[in-house]
Amino acid sequence: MNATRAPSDPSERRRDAERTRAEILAVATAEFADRGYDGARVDEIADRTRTTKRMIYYYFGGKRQLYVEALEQAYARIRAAEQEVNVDHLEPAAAIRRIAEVTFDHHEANPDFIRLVSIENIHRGEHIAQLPDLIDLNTPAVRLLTDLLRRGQEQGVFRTDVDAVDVHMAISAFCFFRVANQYTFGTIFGRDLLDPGLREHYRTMLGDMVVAHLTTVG
Amino acid sequence: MNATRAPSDPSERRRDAERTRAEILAVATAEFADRGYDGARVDEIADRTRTTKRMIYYYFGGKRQLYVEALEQAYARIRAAEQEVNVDHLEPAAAIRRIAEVTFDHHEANPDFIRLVSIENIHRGEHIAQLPDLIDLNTPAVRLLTDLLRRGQEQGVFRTDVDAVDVHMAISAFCFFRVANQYTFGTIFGRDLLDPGLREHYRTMLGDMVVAHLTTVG
DNA sequence: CCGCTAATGTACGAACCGGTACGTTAGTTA
DNA sequence: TAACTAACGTACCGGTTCGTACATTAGCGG
Repeated sequence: MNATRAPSDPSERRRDAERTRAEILAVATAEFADRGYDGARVDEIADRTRTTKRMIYYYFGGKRQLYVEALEQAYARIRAAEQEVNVDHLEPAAAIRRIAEVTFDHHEANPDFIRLVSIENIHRGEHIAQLPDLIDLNTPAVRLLTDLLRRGQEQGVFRTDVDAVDVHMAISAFCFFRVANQYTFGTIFGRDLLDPGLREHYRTMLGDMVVAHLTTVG
Repeated sequence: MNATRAPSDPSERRRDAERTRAEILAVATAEFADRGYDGARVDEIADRTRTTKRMIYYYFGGKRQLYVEALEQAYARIRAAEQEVNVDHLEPAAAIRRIAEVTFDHHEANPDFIRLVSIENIHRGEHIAQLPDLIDLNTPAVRLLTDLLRRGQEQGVFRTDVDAVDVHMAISAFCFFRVANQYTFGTIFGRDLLDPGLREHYRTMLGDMVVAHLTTVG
């Protein structure tokens, strides 16, 4: 029947619950990021999978729960990536710049995550609020910045009226906007914020901005 | 029949094409901003109006055209507000700070606009691209910044490797993020970016950041 | 190799929702 | 005041879409 398909495919259509579940979640993430919660179609997700719509309800229960799990997984991945960063060996200013660059790169490399966050905010964060595991006031990124700010402040090179969450916000804002609003911004101002030729410019600009702010007396 | 309604209402249900059209557009703007394009319901818009669904199709043609007009009107209003700003009498640094504050205030006061922009970007700007009137590479905000940057650069107080569009982007990013992502950010980091008690802090921080960046040699 | 259950597939239902056919009324103008 | 048109209302249609009832099969334990 399916002899037309790759016959010696090692992952041939054996039954595999985890695999099926993971595939549905991956496709759903792409679909929700692409069209938003209301724009996404359960049938479309099923069609892009090697299984059927029935399995979505079997494994996830419904469209909403599927979306929530996709959102949760996306956040968990960012969290994991953040944990990789280490700037202990760098001077405060250089370390801040490094963190800004990592955030910059990460946003650019994960547009689907950006889109899911946008979508979730359109829905006023009603789903993320139901995920207590994600509520972590001391995110890896924030912890890193907290230490770093203290180091810089003790050395007398950083201003003292800004905290880690503020700095994280400012960095995220720049990186987020560049990706999330690329379409309207590009249309209105005729500048493609994701033009590879401008990448280094904006990456440097962000570091310059944050460091300039932290090293200037308010 | 409608004697239960305010009997001497001066805007009693006389026929008024412009009024009906404007009312539909206002309700639609709120509904689209509230739920996104796919989440918005034509019936819901009609119900919140003093007229019927039929009139939406009579005046606008369809859901999509209604959304496009709402988006267009929202941009036109921002544009109009930008044109009011005048900073000719201020020193470059103070003028930049003033522009940042105006943008800050405007974003905070117009969350529906922010949400419409987010929604439009989820749809990859496909609708705004069809509105040639909105494509203005020399927006009031950009024109203002262009003059200002030149002034500052001629006086030798501003760096020369940043242009008006970049500065506008940086300012917008900060203001936009604070409003657009208030829900996810607030949930994860436990900080309400729109807390009135933090308003002055963030307003000052934005000005500090932009001025510090412009007045620091790269 | 038998039987039990997890995993999967098919077909369909019911509500929703954008859009429209058709009829009606208000206000204007000759 | 008759006739005409812009403005408005009602009722409904047809496709879409989330969800489910029901049937089936693979693979494992005994």
